[in-house]
Amino acid sequence: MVRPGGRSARVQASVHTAVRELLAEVGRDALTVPLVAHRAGVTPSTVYRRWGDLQELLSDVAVERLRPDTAPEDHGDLRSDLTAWAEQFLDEMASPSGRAYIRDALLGDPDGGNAGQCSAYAAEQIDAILTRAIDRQENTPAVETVMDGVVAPLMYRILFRPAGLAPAYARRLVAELLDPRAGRTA
Amino acid sequence: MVRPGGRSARVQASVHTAVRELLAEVGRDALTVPLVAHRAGVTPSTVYRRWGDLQELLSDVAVERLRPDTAPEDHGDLRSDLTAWAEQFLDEMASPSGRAYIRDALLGDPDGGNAGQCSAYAAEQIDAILTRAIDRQENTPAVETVMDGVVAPLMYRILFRPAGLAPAYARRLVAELLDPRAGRTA
DNA sequence: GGCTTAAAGCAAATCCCTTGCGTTTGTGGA
DNA sequence: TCCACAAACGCAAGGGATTTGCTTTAAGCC
Repeated sequence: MVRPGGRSARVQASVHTAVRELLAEVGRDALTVPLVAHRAGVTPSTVYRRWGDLQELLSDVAVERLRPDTAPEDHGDLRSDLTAWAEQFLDEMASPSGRAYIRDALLGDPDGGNAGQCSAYAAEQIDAILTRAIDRQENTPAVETVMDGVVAPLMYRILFRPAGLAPAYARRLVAELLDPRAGRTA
Repeated sequence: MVRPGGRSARVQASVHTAVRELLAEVGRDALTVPLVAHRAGVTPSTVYRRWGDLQELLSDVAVERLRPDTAPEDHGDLRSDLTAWAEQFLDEMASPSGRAYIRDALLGDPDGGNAGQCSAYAAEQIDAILTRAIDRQENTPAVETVMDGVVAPLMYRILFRPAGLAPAYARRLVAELLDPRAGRTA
């Protein structure tokens, strides 16, 4: 049990910042628990007891890092909002560090709790955009439809085929979602 | 450089089988490089020099394990073929061991070469199905369309929201791919 | 068959991870 | 306010994993 205030909170904060600083300074490969602990002014055993593992610690930090810190911008209509959001999402997530954070988040717990949190972040952002569209009386898809049609393909490419991902791909996914037509034939 | 035949190949094979056997016997958590090396009749330093890391070794094994060993079944028409393939894909990949293999494959190399291989396997299977459909004069989508509309959403759910994944989801994705219509509204 | 070199074996040194035990520090009750 | 309890941390030792220089083996090539 992590006590809300006092020493526990201080330790958690200093360890998290130590991880972020060292990730930038020495890179992921050179990162070790003793290194993080020393930078945080803590003993390694403390880190091992609280997080159990370097991977879980990294997963923890990654989830915090992937939390969007701002509401999606309002561009006046659904298509513009979704397109802008998808392009920014792709831009942030497809970078080497973005991919590293995603992979770390995926690894934390085997049942995918941390990864589920990241998915929930994206769903929240989408939901905010769709709610605005409904308020504007626009024809609006469901959140799940956007997740399937835009977020999932973007994430799939980011994780499995990161080479040659252009913002145009995000735009195209949004366009095909909003303008349904017969599937492109081979 | 891995020499094609002879001792190198023997070492690679025995290490791979040792990993698969021990994964089944002791589980992933108890798996260590010295353990694998001993089972394979090899010294740990050999494993470290060839693979560098337990994670890369697991990624290597995972890619081999995820390679489909058979062509997709022929059910007579595109919809049946795609539905059957998607259901089987979901069934295999969503299991705990399937998810573990996918995650291992994702972790191997930071630039995603191993993960790209897995994606290529899926694309090959899809392509075989679509080629048959074209031969039958059916109206056939492009491989990329199927990857975006079926494979990516399935993989996204498997990785980020593994709870409550039913075969019906795979069926629905195929149906929506083949019967385009206005997006479900919220 | 002998030569060259990539790859594996060996062993020692280092470092990481684990764990038992004592100490510190929040938290809740008298 | 003070006291008692429990959670979390520090310390230190032990076991095991990882690294590395050197030697030895065996494919591949004349």
